[in-house]
Amino acid sequence: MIDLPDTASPLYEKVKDYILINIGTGKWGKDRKLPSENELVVSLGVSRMTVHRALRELTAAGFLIRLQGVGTFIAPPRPQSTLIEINNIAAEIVERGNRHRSEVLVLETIVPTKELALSFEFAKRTSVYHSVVVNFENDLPVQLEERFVNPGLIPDYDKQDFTRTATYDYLMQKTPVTEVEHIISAIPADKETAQHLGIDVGSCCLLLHRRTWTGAVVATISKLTYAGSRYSLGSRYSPSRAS
Amino acid sequence: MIDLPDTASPLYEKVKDYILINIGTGKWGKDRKLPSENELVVSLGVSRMTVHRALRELTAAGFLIRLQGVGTFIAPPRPQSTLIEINNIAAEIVERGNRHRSEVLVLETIVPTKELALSFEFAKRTSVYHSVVVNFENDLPVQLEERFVNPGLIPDYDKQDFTRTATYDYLMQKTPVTEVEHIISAIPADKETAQHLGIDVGSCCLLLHRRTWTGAVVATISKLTYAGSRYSLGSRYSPSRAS
DNA sequence: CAGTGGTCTAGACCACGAA
DNA sequence: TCGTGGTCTAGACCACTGG
Repeated sequence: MIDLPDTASPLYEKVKDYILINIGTGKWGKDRKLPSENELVVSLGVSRMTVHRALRELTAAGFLIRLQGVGTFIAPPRPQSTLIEINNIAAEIVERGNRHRSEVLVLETIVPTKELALSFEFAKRTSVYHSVVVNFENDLPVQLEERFVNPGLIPDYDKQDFTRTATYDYLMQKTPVTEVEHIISAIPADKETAQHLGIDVGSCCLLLHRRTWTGAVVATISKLTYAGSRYSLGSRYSPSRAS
Repeated sequence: MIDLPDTASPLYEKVKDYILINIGTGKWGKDRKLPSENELVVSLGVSRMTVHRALRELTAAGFLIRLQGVGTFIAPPRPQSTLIEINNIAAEIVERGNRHRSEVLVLETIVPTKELALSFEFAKRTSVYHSVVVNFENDLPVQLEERFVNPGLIPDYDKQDFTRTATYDYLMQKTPVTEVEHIISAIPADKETAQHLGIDVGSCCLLLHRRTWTGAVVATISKLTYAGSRYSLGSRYSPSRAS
């Protein structure tokens, strides 16, 4: 019998979170098949209607695929959506026909500052992964990428070779993103940023601050700095009636 | 007792159809209030869970608004979506509990430059409306707003008093937006911008360039400049996996 | 207080797919 | 045939709103 968190949210939301986290941590392994509704009823101690609602909503949201008479499976990786893709810089660069290269400046495990722990919505100061990477487009540095990563959801982040795989790709592969927050601002480059991006101190940069969630859990916190003169963020989309 | 169609679809789908049709034909008239769940249970002869599911799904799809303890209502025409609303600066300011004020610097009709005509995808150099407005939050200038407006879609734009109505509101009221393009960059303030925003020349600004379409026709082109130190653009949303 | 929507359960029947 | 997901019911308790 598995315990669900004792929060105020409805049971079916807890079940959804439980499932999302277990998708993220790879619990349902190689064939990506979930336990049946009846098994979840027993192991979670909730009624089948509740399990069913959780599974139905995750299916509607695209995380699962269900086949009557067969079972429930984790959906294949994510098609990108408007706001997400502004962040897969490696893919963007390649798509423009240019050459992409990364340089890893930092890749470590740290104990977060109080403020950072707060951003992660951690109760305790659990340690997190920390990386700093510079992304180049044709040998011109365009983006400075600092990330803090929740090791509970994305294990072994510190053991990857991010000159070969983009951080973005590793993260996407490891855990599904259910929510994204972006804050965009314009700031002058400080000395360190200027040095890494090869621009003058004080020149304009775009700062994209971003948090991603898997269920109710913060998965990553990223600070992406773009050389203002070399980069803009674009998006085009059709507003739909559905929220 | 009302009869639902005798098709193969699930009951809750029939209930949804029944409700949608009655929204369309205006059956729930001027206050746009639907019967309660229990009333529908009686009049349709189905269980409350089934009625509830139909109502919940229509709510998720944006057709209904439900208030616990109050009732179920037909949703107002066009709910705003994430990317749109980052532009309704007047509403944002008021929502934060601050005072909003606009100053109209320019409101005129011009013949577009070749480049501008190209952005509008005009074949000929049809004249367009042009406005420049400064938006204040508590008497502090936060946004410089330059717009070019297609007079074919938004008539009499040049005759409005934009110290009373926000440009955004007038545009939204006049034409539905079917597509939006955003390009965000960071630039140093030029002399004129610096003066209008009350900042130093060369200090960092966020530049949001935006085009909106109504069908295949470009409706507006806007250039929104934010004082970098006073403003950031934020968004939070749940990616739907639907492409 | 009564009425609303929000959630949850236990149990039932069905359609489908694989062995 | 058996296990899967899909639907539906009757009844219950809760939180919230309004008078």
